[in-house]
Amino acid sequence: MTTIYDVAARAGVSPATVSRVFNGGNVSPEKARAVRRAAEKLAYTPNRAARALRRQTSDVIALVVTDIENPFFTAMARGVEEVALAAGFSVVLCNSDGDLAREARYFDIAIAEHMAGVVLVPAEPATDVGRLVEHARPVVTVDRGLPLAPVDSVVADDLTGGRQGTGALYDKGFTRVGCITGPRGAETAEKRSGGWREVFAQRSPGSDPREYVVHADYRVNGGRRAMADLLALNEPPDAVFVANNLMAVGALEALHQHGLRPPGFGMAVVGDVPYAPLALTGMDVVPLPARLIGATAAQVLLERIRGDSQPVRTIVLRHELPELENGAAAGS
Amino acid sequence: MTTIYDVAARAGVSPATVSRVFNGGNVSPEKARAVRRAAEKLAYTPNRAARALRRQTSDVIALVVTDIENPFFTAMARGVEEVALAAGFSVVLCNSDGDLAREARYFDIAIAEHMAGVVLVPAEPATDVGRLVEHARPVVTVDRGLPLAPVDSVVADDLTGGRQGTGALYDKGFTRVGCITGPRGAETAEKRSGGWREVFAQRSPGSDPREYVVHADYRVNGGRRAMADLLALNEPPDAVFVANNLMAVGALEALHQHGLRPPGFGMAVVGDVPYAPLALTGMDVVPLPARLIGATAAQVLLERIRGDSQPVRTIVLRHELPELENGAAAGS
DNA sequence: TTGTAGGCGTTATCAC
DNA sequence: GTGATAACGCCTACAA
Repeated sequence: MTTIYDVAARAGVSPATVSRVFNGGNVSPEKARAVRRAAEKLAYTPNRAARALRRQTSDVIALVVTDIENPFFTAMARGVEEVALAAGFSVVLCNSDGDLAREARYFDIAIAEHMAGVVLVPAEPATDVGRLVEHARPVVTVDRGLPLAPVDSVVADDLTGGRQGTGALYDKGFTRVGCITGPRGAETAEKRSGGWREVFAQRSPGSDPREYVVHADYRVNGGRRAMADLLALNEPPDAVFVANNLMAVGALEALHQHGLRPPGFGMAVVGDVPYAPLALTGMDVVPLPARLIGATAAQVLLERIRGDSQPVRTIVLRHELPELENGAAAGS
Repeated sequence: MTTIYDVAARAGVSPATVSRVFNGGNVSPEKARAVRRAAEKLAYTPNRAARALRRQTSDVIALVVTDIENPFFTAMARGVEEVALAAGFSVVLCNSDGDLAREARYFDIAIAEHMAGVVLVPAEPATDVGRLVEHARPVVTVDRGLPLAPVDSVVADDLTGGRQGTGALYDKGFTRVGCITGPRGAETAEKRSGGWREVFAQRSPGSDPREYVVHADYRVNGGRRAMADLLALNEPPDAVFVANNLMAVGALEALHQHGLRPPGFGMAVVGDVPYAPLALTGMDVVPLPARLIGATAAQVLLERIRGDSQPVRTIVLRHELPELENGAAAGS
């Protein structure tokens, strides 16, 4: 391990001078050059553990997601990266897998490694960011909020998304649009199905919404089972609104088994299903601005890291893709 | 920030004793209990920066991939996680995006944060792990090797995969199987197309292989263009072997535009195309054992971290899914 | 502009 | 078994 002392010795200066060269202090050009040359020769890398210990903060931010295999979250990660890297921060991705214990463990790491902040997809509404907050680590949640915690969040306009997706199907002439949504209590699931319910009540007034909505787990298999359930109804729907990308894949499979497929059987889904363009033929997609959500969250986080102390806010992004600049904000 | 001193004071012992409680030293049961209670009450988390500084190592391992949005790599990440978490390590995912500079930056972080080791998908054959090696950080490459570097690697049997995929198409009765492979010089691309070439030469003896293989960039758009090129030949192929999942998606799109699709037009692909089950109808998949590759790499890395100093080795995994235990090893 | 020195929170080496 | 104490490598007053 070559240290600041080695560099100092080789450059004929004091360790303090070396430190100043790397942190922008006042150093004469000649000495600065000598230091840089020495550092180069010795392949010196500042020891971040020491630096973090001393400075009580690092330039790494953590992105904690609930499912690293969900393309929505990886797309979001790209957005976070773009902004963070441009600002000189590095991003590390942590997979909580929706598990509170694993999530908490990553929080501990973030604290103990003095990470600068956390962009978080909460594993559950019960997610506890108290430790993070106590340690003054900025947190921004994405995709869903944490209403009880004093942290910013960036979410999509899920209610409108639900309305749009459902409305599009009715507008195409389908007469009874079912709904496959996420777990009870999950914010995005409630909002998206809420949008569906409004439209359903209006367009299928004779039917009971409770019969035509089924909750699943936001995963492929859940979507398959849910679709099968809908098809087994006495009066099955002729179209379905699906609240996330993975469940849509499962639903397609289930339809397929019954010899059905879009566009004959209507389907609208919230969020892109990447890498499945053909499967999407005939499907309506309410695009989730995944990258934008990530980028916006990173921007907010960076502001907080830099000391911004505005009141906590929730930023709601439209499903249409606006320019990064307009990120419309709604009070919370 | 609550420190070991705070805990010590509250428990009425010395800081050294507190440290011993957390690191398995000899401490009397009563004092140990007192320490634990105090730590609990104070919500004490060991400061990892300090610990890493002192111990010169941490229990975090980095997984550096070239494309965080490629499901193959995220599936691999799951394998790495499973093994690492079970051994008490945490995993952070870093996205090099195939860029040498970004990759190098993450190496620096790994070194400077004293991470225990790195599982790496090399951005290029030119990837330089010298710094990592100098600093005695174990490295295991996955998916592709780094022949010039003294590091272990875990790869799939790509040559066989190429043969299998291609052979399956001929066996189905197709008569001229084209090939869409990855960038020139990329190990997996060369091997997979090498397997194709063998079979092609044998089964389509009249045709020039050079006409029927096209190199692309392992991405969706590249696959689309490549497929279009193949279809534009004077004597276009009636089937295609595609060297990775993303390009297969692009190829499907291109076929679609020409009114073609599997199984009418033959297609075999190396690696699953998750979330696209319907699009796969009629495709042959040579499954890449993504998770297993990750898990095996993590195991090897852990051994190295624990001081194993066996000669460097390359582990080649079959495309069939063997039990984790048999991870067949081939000398390197 | 430059150098000296103290401390960030831990762990490990000593004595006791 | 337990407690001082000296590093680990860096940054930043403070002095010069």
